[in-house]
Amino acid sequence: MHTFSEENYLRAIYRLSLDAKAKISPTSIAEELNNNPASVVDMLKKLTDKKLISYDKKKGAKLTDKGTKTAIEVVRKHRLWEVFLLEKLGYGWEEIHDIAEQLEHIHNDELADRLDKFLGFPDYDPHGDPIPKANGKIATTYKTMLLEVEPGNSCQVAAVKDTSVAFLHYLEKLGVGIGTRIKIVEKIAFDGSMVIQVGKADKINVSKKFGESILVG
Amino acid sequence: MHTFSEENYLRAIYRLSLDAKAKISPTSIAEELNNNPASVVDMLKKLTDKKLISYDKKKGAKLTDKGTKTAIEVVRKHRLWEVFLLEKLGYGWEEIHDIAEQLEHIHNDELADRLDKFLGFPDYDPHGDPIPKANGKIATTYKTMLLEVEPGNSCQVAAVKDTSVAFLHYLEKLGVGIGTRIKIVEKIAFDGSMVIQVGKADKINVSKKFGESILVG
DNA sequence: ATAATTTATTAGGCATGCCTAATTTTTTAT
DNA sequence: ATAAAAAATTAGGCATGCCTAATAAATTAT
Repeated sequence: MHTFSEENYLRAIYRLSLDAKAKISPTSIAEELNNNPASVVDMLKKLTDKKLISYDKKKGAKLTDKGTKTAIEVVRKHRLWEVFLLEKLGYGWEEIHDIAEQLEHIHNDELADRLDKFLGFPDYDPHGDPIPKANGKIATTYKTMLLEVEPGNSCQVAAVKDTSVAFLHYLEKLGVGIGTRIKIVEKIAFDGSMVIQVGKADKINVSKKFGESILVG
Repeated sequence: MHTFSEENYLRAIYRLSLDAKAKISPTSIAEELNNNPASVVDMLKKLTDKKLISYDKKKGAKLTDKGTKTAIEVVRKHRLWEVFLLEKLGYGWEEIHDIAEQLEHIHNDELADRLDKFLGFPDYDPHGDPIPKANGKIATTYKTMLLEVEPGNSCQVAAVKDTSVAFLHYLEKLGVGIGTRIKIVEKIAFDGSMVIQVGKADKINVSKKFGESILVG
């Protein structure tokens, strides 16, 4: 059994607060963390007492300014460590998350800033997510066509330009939606098609039109 | 209040097993960790159950092979991270220990080896302690006269050659013993004396003879 | 050898964070 | 609007690791 720190909960709530207009309920947090709603309710009380969140059955959980600050610091550390693990230690894209999940909880006032400097102040992590800056500001995710992503890189679907039923059905079949991660394996020069990998599924070939219809960030 | 993991205990026992022929008692471990002997007794039971140590009131605690392996891995990670913090992130000598104490518990099979490679397979950490190799082997600490240490570096007293009562009394007054860390602040060329700092005490000037009488490693 | 001191151990409790199994509340479907 | 389903909460417990206070055992000093 895993045991979660306050920071884990704050980060989970932060994540949920981005995706959705949906209210952040004990159940949704429990799903995010893979634990029990009853445990979540316990923790929501503690976080409320510490003024890190506000919670109301109707409105769900919301980070206070203090809670947001902490959550963003954790996210900042997480993403910086991911860059470190990939670029400096040579880990693969898929291995870094779990390690960064541990590293994000290392406490030291200067650590994030020193790491940031050491890594050359990267703006995005290897998953394409923006790295919060020292002042807490988070860059708006820069959106490009999937087509423009270089082979070897990964990205996250931010928007879909072609809203035809046929296309959306196709995406659904592939398991692609907003937020889905796509890795560009190869680009085929002669027809502009590309070989991509959706999550951990098999590699597939998609057309140039496909690459132009998806915005990634 | 701090709470200690198994790894913390194993590392403490490992440390104690190096210094001393003295038996490793609950009290000595509690002093090492700054906690309560009663807590230590609790944990010794658990570690014994897991076959990480053997414990006997008479003989004290001893690491089993399994326990030694774990302890050495933790030490390896600790010292590698110290090198990283000092060399790559530019932390000062005195700041790295506490952070490395957190980093040493990050778990990932390849982490130590990747970090080791990234750092160029260093043999010693910034405190002069040898970094255990991937196979668990630990270099015998290379001993030199204190006199030969370059200004700016720190070292740890490994042996004392002059055993005269006068000298030992002098060392005692300075708080210098086996294991004491000394930082060389400056060397005075004309008479071979040196300015040193013992732990966090004030800087003091010691003679050339002093520098020749202490072996550091 | 006995007394005094120090060390080790046990007993009993506290806090944290988890769980399952009720129970209550809210939402959804008929 | 009522019944059924889903979600939130509470109650009661477990495990971990810590503590203090009391007791037992071992060491040291007289």
